[in-house]
Amino acid sequence: MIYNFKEIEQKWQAYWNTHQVYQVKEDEEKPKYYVLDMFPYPSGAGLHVGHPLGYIASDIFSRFKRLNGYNVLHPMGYDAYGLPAEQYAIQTGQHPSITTRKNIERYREQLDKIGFSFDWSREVQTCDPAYYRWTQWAFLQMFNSYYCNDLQQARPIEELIDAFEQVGTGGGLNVASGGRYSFTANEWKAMSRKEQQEVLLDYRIAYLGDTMVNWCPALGTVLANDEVVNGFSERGGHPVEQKVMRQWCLRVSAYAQRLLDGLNHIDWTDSLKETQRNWIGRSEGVELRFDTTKQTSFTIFTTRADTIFGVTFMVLAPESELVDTLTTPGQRPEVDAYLAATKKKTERERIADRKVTGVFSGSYAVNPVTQEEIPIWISDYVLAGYGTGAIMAVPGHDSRDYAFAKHFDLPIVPLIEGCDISEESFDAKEGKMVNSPQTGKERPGGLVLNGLEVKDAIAHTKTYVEENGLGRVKVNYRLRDAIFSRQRYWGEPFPIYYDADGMPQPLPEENLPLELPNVDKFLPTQTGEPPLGHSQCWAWDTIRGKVVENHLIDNKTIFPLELNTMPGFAGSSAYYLRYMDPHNDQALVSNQANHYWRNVDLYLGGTEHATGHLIYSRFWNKFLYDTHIVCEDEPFRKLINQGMIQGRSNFVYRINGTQTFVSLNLKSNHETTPLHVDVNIVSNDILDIEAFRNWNPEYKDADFILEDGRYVCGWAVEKMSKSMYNVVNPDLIVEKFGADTLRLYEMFLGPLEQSKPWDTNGIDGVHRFLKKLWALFYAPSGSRLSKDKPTAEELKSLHKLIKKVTYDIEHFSFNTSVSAFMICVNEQTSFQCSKQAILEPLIITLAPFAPHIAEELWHELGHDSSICDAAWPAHDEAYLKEDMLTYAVSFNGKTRFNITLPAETTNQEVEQAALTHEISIKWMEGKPPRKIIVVPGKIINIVF
RNA sequence: GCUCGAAUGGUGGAAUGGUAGACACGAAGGACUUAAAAUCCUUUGGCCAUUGCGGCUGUGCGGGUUCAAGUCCCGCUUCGAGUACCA
Repeated sequence: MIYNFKEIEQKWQAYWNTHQVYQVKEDEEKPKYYVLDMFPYPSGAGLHVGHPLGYIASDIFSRFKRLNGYNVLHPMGYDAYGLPAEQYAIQTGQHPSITTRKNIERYREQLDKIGFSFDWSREVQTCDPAYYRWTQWAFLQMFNSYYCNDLQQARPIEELIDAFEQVGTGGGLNVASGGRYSFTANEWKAMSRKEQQEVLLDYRIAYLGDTMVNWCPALGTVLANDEVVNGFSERGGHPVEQKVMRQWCLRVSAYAQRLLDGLNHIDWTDSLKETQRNWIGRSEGVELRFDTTKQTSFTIFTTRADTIFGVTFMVLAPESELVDTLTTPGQRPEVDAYLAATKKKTERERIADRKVTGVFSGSYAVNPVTQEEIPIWISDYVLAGYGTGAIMAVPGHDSRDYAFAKHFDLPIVPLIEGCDISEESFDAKEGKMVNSPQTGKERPGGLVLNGLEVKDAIAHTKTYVEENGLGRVKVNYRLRDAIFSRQRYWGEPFPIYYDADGMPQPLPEENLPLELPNVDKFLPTQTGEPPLGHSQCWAWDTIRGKVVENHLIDNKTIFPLELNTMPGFAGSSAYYLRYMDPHNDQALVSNQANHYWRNVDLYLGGTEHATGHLIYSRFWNKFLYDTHIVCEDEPFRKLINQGMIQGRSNFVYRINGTQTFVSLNLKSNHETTPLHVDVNIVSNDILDIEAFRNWNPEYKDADFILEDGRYVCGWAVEKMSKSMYNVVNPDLIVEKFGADTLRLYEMFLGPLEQSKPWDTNGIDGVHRFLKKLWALFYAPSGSRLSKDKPTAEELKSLHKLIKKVTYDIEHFSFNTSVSAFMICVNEQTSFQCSKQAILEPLIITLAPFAPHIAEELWHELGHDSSICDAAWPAHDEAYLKEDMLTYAVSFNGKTRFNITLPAETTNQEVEQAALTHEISIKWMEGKPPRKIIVVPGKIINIVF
């Protein structure tokens, strides 16, 4: 009997399906384990072999956990909202929902062929109203919450309103906000309803705020940085400007410290944690207040308070509100010209050309320590979004300030002993301080830093600043609030309407979901509104609690709805919670389901989400934790990043000006041009010449210069993409070798977390292994199973395997497990007798890797139920004991010979045996050894 | 620039500080076959010796710790990933 993988795989996939083998329910009797893959965006191109890598690994782990008695939740779904479907719709007019549905079907078909143990009854799709109802719901919770810094927790907005009514913003209120308001209780009460609403927006966790965006007036939309080239839109070439726009934002920054602290308690790789730490960008420093010659003062943030004596100018970001107040009439024209020029530049351009630009405001600030007057400049190297949008410039010890000072010929003062600042600034935080001035103008008990190490000088200055009321110690974070609006169609609508005052109002929860209306155009409207403006039914009737036609808007009971939609990360931020309880129409997740499944034990996905999805969903989860919707503070306990699968492109070499192609190793004799050739018509770098002639009509009459009768192609590792003809479709591999071979081979390719090119060259070896395994069960004539008792040797081979594979799966070292299987099957083959008692545990351990063949053989062994319900075998050390141990004997670390001794020989006896050996006696020449090291079963090192 | 990671045969890659190169691919030779495919066996880091069954050398480079280093420490080189006027 031959190994007919096609028949076997279809048979068992159908069996698993009809018996609902992978459906899982909460079961208090069993420990839970939650294994999650990052759900895919269903793109039009379908899956390539890179996608299943992580899915296979997580599937192996899930099946392993299940065999070990865990109740495993292993779901799958689709991140179905996204730009490609919308762009396709703009080009073709086809509605994104149609494209998306088609793509999902294709994905499902491809996934099904690989034999995953997903519980499809829990599938979620982010574009399904029953799903995004809870995305909208969570948004409303954020809208109705503020963040209390003292409690480090989100709280209901009503509590804040109460506080405003009692004490206003005074009374030690410590909450996260945009910091725009300060008022008393009476002032609050005196405000109009609209004013109060406006104030509250500055405190809500989901808020409407003014942020800087790339705005393209001609296209009527916000553009991402990469959609802007040299100040013009990539599509259409229309001018793009920097513009402040009112956008929905999430106050992620309020959670910065908790997001940072949480990293210490989760099992992620150090590099990923480091990436998030950098992204959050905590920096400790001080906020210093500077008075100015214009009767106002402003605050700057610095981590180098110790350099206060080296401040020779101040710089404001062009977008800073201070620019207007601090510009003198004389400098006004020059400043306005500068602002106009910077406004045209995108943030990307600013960074790209790095030319030093700036303009003097005309005003001066007063150094709070020395009372010196220092000029205030405006320059775009200072960012409005970080700190206070203003800095104290210390050209001696900051390279950016240095470049600016050199360009505008401003003074540069060195503050560290022996530093050379003639060519560049001295940025290092080390050395002894000098040059603390003694002008006589200092405050009493003046600040003198001379002689202190930088670190101590910083601490000293901090104390001085606080004691003298010049400012305060402050921690700043780089993490900014997430902009949550998109001027797109294909996303979740906001459950928000605008009242008669134009203020945003939440829809009642019971009216959710607010379904995405149908439109037939996907570009902005004539009046520049987002695509939802095309809908004729996009007004909210507050009486009936439903969507009605636009023309009925009366701003009394019928109001306009929000036209923006939510960004891609909205739907993916809490999907792992929905899998716990996917059909619940009363809650995002029931308490009972959430307390059972708690959080994700193992999360698999790519590193590309390190600063996006993985920050947002941690934030989202922490918010839900604060509001007692979920019981765990962190969503993903352990995270593994699978490496990227790159493409391995193949090349043919055309002799210039001809239709003749020369084989790789002969090409140096000719002038050639390398051309990409479809990797699917190349096998082990040998070109299928017939297939090549048929591949492209252009090559129909191609000639070849062969080596050894074959055409050898060149190769290179590149990104997997259509244009390089190196995309390998998993369906083709399944077709040719079967799903089990694909699964094993993807694991065998190398360490899971490492990026590696897809290279089909080794797949034969893995396929051969499965055939050998098959041959243990079946001779050409029929079954060859024997009920005989296994020998010690056979048992040892088996238990070595179980031990290794158990260890490897727990450590995600799947490539070496595959090798272990190969070794064991080779050994069992050489024993020439197929013992049932050996093969049964063997295929259970193989089942996570190659479930189809394992299931087939499991039934061949006489079992009626699925191998998924078997129990993972334990290895027995007793079988692994050696009778004889071989020692490598070395002199002074150099190996000389081996001796084999019974396993139970004591260390002393081993030493004696080594020393009495003929060669040792010669070597010693009467000298006694200084030291003898015996590593049992490994090595005896004799040191003279 | 900063942060993190990596570097081992022709190739993918193994190796709790303990005989480097497991396992697999490829290659070479052989068996079976009319032939091919499939299958099986042998060899395969380099150099030297192969009727002396062995010797030397070897994990990017230079040092160090250790009886013993691919592995630990210090200093480089190269490559990859992420991030970047963050004060």
